[in-house]
Amino acid sequence: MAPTDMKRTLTLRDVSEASGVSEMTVSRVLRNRGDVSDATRDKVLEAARRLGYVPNKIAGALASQRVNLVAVVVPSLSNLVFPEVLSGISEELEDTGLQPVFGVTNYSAEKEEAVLYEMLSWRPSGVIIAGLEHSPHARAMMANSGIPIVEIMDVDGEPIDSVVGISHKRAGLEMARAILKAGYRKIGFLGTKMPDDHRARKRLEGFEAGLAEAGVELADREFYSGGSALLKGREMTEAILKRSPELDFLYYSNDMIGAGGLLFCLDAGIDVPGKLGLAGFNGVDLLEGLPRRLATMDSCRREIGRRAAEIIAGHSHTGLIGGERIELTPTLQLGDTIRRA
Amino acid sequence: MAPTDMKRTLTLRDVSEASGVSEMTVSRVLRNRGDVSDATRDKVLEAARRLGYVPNKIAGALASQRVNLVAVVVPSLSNLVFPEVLSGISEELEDTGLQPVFGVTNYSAEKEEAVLYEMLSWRPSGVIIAGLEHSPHARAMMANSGIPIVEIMDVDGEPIDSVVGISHKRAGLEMARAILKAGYRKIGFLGTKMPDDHRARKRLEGFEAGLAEAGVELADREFYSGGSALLKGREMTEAILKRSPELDFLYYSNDMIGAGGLLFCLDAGIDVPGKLGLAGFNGVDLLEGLPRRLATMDSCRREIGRRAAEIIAGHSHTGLIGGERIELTPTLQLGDTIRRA
DNA sequence: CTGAAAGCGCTAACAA
DNA sequence: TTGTTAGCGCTTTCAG
Repeated sequence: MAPTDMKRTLTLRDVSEASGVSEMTVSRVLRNRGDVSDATRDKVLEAARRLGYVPNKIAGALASQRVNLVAVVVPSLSNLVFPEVLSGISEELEDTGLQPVFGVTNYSAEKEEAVLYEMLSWRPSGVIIAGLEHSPHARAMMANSGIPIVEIMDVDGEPIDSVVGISHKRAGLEMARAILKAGYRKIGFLGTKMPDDHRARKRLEGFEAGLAEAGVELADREFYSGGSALLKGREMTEAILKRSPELDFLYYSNDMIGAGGLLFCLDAGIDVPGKLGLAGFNGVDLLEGLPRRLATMDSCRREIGRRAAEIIAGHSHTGLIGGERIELTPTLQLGDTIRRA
Repeated sequence: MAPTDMKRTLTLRDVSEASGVSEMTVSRVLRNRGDVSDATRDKVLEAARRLGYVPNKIAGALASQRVNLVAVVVPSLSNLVFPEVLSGISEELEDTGLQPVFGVTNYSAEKEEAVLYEMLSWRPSGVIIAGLEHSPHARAMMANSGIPIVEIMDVDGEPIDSVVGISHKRAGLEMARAILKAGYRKIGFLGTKMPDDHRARKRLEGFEAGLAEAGVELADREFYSGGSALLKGREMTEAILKRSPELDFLYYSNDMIGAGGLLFCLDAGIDVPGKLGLAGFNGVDLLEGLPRRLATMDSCRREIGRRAAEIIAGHSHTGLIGGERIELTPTLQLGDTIRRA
């Protein structure tokens, strides 16, 4: 192919020439804006289709100062929880003309800053970001961006603008109360190493506060990081029970390690929930296939995604900016691993 | 706040004025391009930081005709498999200056077209897209885009440009051989309803071809759609065994339903792998925590993501375009659910 | 209903 | 090493 044959990407002008209609009118047709006669419209659409024209949003965005993108920043995709949030967002954005763009931080504040900077430089219509904890620089970028910011998952803290989530402190607290009410007293905690995971930390704080109401203290704790959660759950459970055989309840910071623990207990022939109670957190569908239903608390992920997207979509219509605060209430599911009264 | 106080987003010009350096030089500093004296560089960086300037990539992209985005199109995020592919891509792209942008199609060809159109209109540096099956329009858009296209996961078909994946036909075939070699003969298949999932379909085709080599036919089959995979695996296994109690092997189209089947069999006291063998597909980490290791075949997801990203990154350096074909070889893991010789 | 002119904020190419 | 001049491809605005 000679250099002169090089395929140049098509522009409005090409469609204009091919259809004999001015660029301006072609633009109007392609965007369904303003009144255009059916005759010209057909000419234009035919030409555009025939040429295989794909508009250049970069130029469009620059000229119109409008970008139909919503930046979505989450710590991880392997956590199972976040893909569900993203689904909720996609669903809600479906017919708004807005498009989500996902960024992943790997629970690193530094990476979060980088991802935010990158995304904000595309001037999106809004930002949805997990958590309320951000570096000062990240906060400043968002606060100064002039676009709606929705922090999600967690409401325990100071939002920059809007926030949609649940109170993890309260979730921990209520789980503690339910466990105490069922008569358990020697309680152990198993979870991720916390520095990274603020929500798990807050649940633990709330949990300990709940125990304290009854003068109970956490009897033991075990932490992990990395690896297959199910397997880790097994191993940690074995370890903590070996170290503290007197425990009568294990509270896990998420359902996957809880499920691993449950499988271990069943294998080991431990009487669940009679001699040992178990509970996790998140309410993931996955649990449904296990031999028993693990006690858990629904984290309202999908709903959180939907509501956050709704806020952004709303702003993009009205142009108004002003923080909303939406706190959802997780529901406790006792399942088969907490004694019933 | 009076309208005149409205925060206008900052431009290069603002930094230029604040630092007393020309726009052009400011631009150079901010992009680390060309030679700039340390003195001016410091002045510029200081001013940019002080003002909180965030560059406008839209304008930059339009002017330079370069966009550091890679469009990544996958059918789903809840499949567990795709998040891993995405991780591989992100990882590989990390230090290339390229940024992945994810789009989800929900296994719908129509949605795929829409997502592609949307993404191509941002003129990305490349496209990574799952599967080889696309609508004619989608194929045309990609073929005419003038950017590198990498189709991933599957190599059984005609790629548009480059392709990185495994042969699902061969994967099914080899699993069939391994099962036959272990002495199983009454074999059932359990999987998703196929119209949407071409790779599962190809595995089944290969599987049946493998059985046919030994004159064996599939004895029964069971399909599902939607719902918790683990639970579905349980239910389908119960159903197929009730209908065809003579079966001595169950081949699942993915590990999650296979795991559900395994849990069912253990609960039901079925002798696995003695009386009944089981196998899945994907090689997900998750399996590690189960009471037994399910036989499976690694689908090389992370590696696929990495290699695909590598191709795009390579093109973006060299500017060359030319299809590569990379076929990876999945490894069979017999686990604990296929009899050993 | 249609068209012409003037940028959007940045960078390529060249000049100093 | 730094600055100047033209656009990138589209949309806004205003005139027909």
